[in-house]
Amino acid sequence: MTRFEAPRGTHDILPSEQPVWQWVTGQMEEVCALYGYRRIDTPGIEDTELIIRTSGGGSDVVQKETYTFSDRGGRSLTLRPEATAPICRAYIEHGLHREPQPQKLYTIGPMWRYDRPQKGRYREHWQLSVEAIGTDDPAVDAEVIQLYAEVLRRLGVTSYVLELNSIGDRNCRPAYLERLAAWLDEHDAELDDEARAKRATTPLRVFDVKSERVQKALAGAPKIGESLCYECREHFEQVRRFLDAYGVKYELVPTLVRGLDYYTRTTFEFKDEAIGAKDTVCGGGRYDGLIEEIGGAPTPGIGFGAGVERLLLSLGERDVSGAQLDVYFVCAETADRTRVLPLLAELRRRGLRADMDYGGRSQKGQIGQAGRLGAGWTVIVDGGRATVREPGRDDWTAGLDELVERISG
RNA sequence: GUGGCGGUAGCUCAGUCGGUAGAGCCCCUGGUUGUGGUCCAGGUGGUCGUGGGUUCGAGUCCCAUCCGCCACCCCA
Repeated sequence: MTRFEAPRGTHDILPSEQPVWQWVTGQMEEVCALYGYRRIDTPGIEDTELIIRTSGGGSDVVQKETYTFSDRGGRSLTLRPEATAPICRAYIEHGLHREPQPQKLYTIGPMWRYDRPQKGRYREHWQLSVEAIGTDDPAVDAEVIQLYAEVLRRLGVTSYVLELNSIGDRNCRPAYLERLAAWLDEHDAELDDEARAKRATTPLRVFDVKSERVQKALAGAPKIGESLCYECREHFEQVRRFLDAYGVKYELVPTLVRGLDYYTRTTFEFKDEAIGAKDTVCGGGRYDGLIEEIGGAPTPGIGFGAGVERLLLSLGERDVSGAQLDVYFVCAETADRTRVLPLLAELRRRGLRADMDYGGRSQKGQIGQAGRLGAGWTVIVDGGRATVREPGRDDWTAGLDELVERISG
């Protein structure tokens, strides 16, 4: 019989990992709440068409990374690769545009992408997704970015850089893409195969090629930043002014382009090089055409996805585990457990974490177990009385009937 | 999807030239000890990732496959 393993690229979150996990997601939730973002949870599966329409049929995500299948009713469904499109779908479906705008929403949950796994890249991973829908106020761009910087600050992560760019909108980007295409035609001889391949699929990404020779040539190419329309340029300047006001440090990266088609104007990534090649801990941007694209009224929005596993890598080893137990009962072989069980229940009722041995251990073994669990009180029961040990204090004894009061009172 | 490296106990690893499997930690038991710490002794636990091949004999050599890691592509 072959042993079963978690499917490739997926992982269990073990009890020993839960304290850090809960600390991290708890901080995320707390910050979101403080900033006025409300939690929304959407299904893991979505209509395949929604994902294609929003991420873009030509994007890598849709081309090779989706888990897509037909259900028994013949519907084509896709495991969500990200949460922005599902949240926008819910925004439209449930008429959230009739509630006060902007709608500030967040979710935390698993996402799926059929990628080749490596450190920091999983087929199932958890993301915090934060979305502000219904305004294009640049102050919200700054808020969303500063929100994540605040999460990092709380968790003590300082080894990151924030990259920032604006990639224009439907008014100025098409014109820019034409100018870029014309320039690339003119300078085709100076490009290499990699650059030509990118040019064909994602023209904005030609600036990512590694060849120094090509990079040198590209220095003369038109950049999106110089081609922004007045409104986009103005918007971007405001975003930067507000970030400065928040005291958020960033680097302008004119070639920062994101992988999904729906992005407009502001794009940004938080990166931590120390965690490996997969160094983007958080990535996002504005998506002013997305809601309209999937059947809603023209509605602007901005948001980001932040990977929980990558953030954990960035955190490194950190011990946030405390004692998991308050009271542990050690029963001598002669002890009557029918007298102990009600005490356990009463202590638990009073909010104390109480437990006893179920492993058939010897008395010595049970005392050892109490130590391993970090019990604050170790109650050694023998007959109608008990000896109680507390670290750093002298032992004391009590009758079983007064025990609960002595401990919880 | 492409290329490279690796998989031996729950964990970290050793295993020589191919000769029938080891250590430490963890866990369990007993002893020592004026607290649950220390120390001592013993014990549980492995189809050597899986399947095939070569061989008298494979953890070791060969092939395939699965999983992990690294880089690419791309991304959180």
